[in-house]
Amino acid sequence: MPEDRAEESAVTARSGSRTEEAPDAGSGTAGRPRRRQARGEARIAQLLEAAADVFCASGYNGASTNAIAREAGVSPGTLYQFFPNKEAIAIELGERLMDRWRETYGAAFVVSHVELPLERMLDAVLDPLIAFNCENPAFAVLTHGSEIPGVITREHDALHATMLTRTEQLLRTFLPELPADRATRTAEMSFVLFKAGLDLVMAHEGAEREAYIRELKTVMYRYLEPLVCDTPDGAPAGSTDTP
Amino acid sequence: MPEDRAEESAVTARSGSRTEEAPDAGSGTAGRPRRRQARGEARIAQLLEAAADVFCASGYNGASTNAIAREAGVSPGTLYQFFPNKEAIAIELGERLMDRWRETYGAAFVVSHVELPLERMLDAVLDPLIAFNCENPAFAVLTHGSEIPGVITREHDALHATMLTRTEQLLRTFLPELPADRATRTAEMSFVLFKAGLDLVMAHEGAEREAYIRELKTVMYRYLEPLVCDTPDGAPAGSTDTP
Amino acid sequence: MPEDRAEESAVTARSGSRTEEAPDAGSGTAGRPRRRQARGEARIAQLLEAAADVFCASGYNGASTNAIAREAGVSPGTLYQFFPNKEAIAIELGERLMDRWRETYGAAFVVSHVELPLERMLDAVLDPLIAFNCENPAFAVLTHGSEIPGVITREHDALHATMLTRTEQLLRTFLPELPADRATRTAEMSFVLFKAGLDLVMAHEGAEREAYIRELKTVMYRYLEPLVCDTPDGAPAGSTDTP
Amino acid sequence: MPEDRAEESAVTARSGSRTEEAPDAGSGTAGRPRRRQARGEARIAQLLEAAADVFCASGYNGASTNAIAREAGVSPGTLYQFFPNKEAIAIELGERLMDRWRETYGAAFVVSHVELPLERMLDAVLDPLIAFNCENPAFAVLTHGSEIPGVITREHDALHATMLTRTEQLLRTFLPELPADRATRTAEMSFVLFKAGLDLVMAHEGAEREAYIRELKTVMYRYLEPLVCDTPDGAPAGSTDTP
DNA sequence: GATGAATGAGGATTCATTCAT
DNA sequence: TATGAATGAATCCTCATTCAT
Repeated sequence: MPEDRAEESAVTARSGSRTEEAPDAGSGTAGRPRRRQARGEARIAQLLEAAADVFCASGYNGASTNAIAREAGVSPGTLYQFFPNKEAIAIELGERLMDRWRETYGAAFVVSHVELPLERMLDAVLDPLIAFNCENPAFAVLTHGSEIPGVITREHDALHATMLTRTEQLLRTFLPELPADRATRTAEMSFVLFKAGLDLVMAHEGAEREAYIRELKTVMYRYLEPLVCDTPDGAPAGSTDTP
Repeated sequence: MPEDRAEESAVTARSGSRTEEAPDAGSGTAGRPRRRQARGEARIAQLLEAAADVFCASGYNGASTNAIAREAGVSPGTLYQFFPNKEAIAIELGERLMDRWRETYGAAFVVSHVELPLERMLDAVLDPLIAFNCENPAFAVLTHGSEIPGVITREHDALHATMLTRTEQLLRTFLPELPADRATRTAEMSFVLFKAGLDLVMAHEGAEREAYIRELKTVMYRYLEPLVCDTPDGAPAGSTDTP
Repeated sequence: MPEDRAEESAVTARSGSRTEEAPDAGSGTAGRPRRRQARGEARIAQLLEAAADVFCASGYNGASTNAIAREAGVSPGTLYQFFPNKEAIAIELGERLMDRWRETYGAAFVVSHVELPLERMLDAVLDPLIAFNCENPAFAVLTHGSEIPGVITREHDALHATMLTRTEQLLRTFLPELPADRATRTAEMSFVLFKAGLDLVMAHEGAEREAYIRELKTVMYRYLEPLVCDTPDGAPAGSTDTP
Repeated sequence: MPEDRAEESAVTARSGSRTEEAPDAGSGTAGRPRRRQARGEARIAQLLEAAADVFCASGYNGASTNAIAREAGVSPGTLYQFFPNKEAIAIELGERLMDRWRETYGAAFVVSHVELPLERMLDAVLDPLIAFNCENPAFAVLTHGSEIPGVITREHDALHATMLTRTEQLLRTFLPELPADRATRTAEMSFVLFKAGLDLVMAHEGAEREAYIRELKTVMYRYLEPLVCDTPDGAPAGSTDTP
């Protein structure tokens, strides 16, 4: 039910706004508020889209709220009717991207995939994740940025943790003998490898991009294959893991 | 002779400052100028150290020159006696880090290493690079930052290109049969893998850090081993590279 | 006795300096203080010369004390050993110029001149005044400047008043029938005419300058001639002065 | 239609502001934009008036933008909504004053005046020019100032040249036998005489001012009369011009 | 709800002035 | 005395945020 989500977000977006409490839009009436919210939701989407563009183009600090408002075709005042401050825009944008990322991620990590051979599994898992990132370049900006205020980072860290946990669980499901800390590290490393490769992928276009995608998959394949195969012969791993 | 370098840098740091030219104080005399230069150089080092800290904590835009001066324990005016503007601080800091990085990198990529088995070679190459990055966290900030003024980025790009070229040459020396574009991609991918793993490494301390370092080496090993060994059996690579 | 003047000036220059009283340089000893003062006087002259140049080039506000010190070949600290602040430099420079102007002016307005025919008298009077201004362009800067702090202006106003009074006295000596206010106005107008013409003169060089000097004298001549001649036939003057 | 001019100026004032282009708000609609423009124009006028006051009181360099904003009763940010920088304020103020000066000047130098006797012509020409300057003391500041940024000076120089040319043409029309360089010098000298006298006029009030105005006219009359009359008997001119 | 002018604290930078050497 | 590095208040300007319309 996307509308619920939307309303939730609207509330989130306004949380902490102004100094007064929200009038709470008479919960008795049914028609009007809904329409208002709908309109508001459109505005919010419009603003967040603009914010994504401007964040990509100028980074978080470089993006001025006025520039975002202008990009969205509204006045700065309007922007502040939906977001209490600049940070909230980044947070909400981050959350929405993370929500969509969660969905993408959830769809990619379905159980049916684990039955595929690793190479195919990587295709099945990574392709949608790569596609998502290519379509949402702001995700990387909000996710990497060293300059982004703590809250966003923390929000992202939470999602990151969730994703890590899930990846870790998957790993441990299929490799029960893997020690806990090793699973954590492997999951985490897989993530950063993926992100790093992604940057390279996103920096190129067309056929080159395809080549980098294959290269990224090669990296992941070679990293994970020894774990998945019966013969864990990864040499350094062997030397360091079996003291 | 690192001292010469340092003084040269001091000059660099001041170049462009104010609108007048420096009288250049008769370089024939030894005592006085040296002491002055020494003091100046100490200030510059102190300011750059402070800048590194503040850049790490707040990013380039988030770092105010006043904050840098405060961190260095001097007044804002003093900062501007050594750097004409904020950008120059980042540039000088970047150049110094890149110089040291170049040295580290040069020392790490010595020919004698290629005779080692891959695992040992990775130790020999990666350990100093990792150590450098752990000791100079600002390097990553200045090197990654999307918000950093063009000059630094261009400087860094040049270094990056140099490093890539060298890595590529190494790859092609020992794997002459590797196609040119494949070598480029491999070198590039190795770099981003390394950087990505580095972030993970640097995010941890002590024993954990060691574990992540091992994990990073595992990644690199598994990525590069199939290329180096006689039996290039990396499955996805095989399937995509040999049509 | 220029040395007395100099010492007086040196004192003036320091007057108001720092927060303490001057040590008053043991008046018992004779040799040393004199030498010190002499050295100091040289420094002061050097600094004032530099200040004149910089004021001419950049105006009062545009002239930085550091620039003046640099132009004088000394350090900013040295400058402040002789002048308590920037304004004092302008004041002292102004006073010295005014002193010399007073001399020039005094020499130009000698009684013997009044026996000359007006045209010759104008040559005798204006030529040295013009020469002085051409040789001391800073005089105009300090004398005109709308941006110059009140004190200097007030100092200058005092001199201006003195000069006016003298001019007025001259006028009234030889034109006793001239009403007091008319004499004042005439003196004042003569001054501003002179200054205005001077600007024009100083804006040109060589032969052109000579032509403008003649033009200026023409202005003055035509302005003053009707007063001096027996037949005050200047039409507007006639209509306004003889109701 | 002065209102058009004003709106044009408002655009000029905003041109170059910020880094983005103005959307230019469909000029077809009449109501809304007009009101907005009107408000903006009022602000600009208010700011320029404040700027005129502060420039008069402190000169260009001495006038801080915060002081101008305070004088105008607005915040510094508001000032920068209408002018991209301090210089632009001076430029716009200068342009507006020059525009009005041009009008005043154009109205004063009408052909019909040349038929008047010189004395009456001087009244007809000088009175409006004097009135303008008394009402717009900032004109003199912006016009004289040695410290004012190049653009304004250049603008003013252009106007000055135009005015000189016109004056010169007038002179040569009615005194065709006057040599070209003489006409130039006479025009130029007339100007500086006028300005100089103006300063004196503006330094006084009421009846005194009237007296100084008469004195200024006397100066001009006596300077120009010999040229205009059949009998060019100005003695020094005669002696220097007719060798 | 929407607008956009207004706000004002904050940031980069300058420069008159001081003080340890 | 001379030096020149250091100071820090003041300046120009920006931009996140508010509010009257």
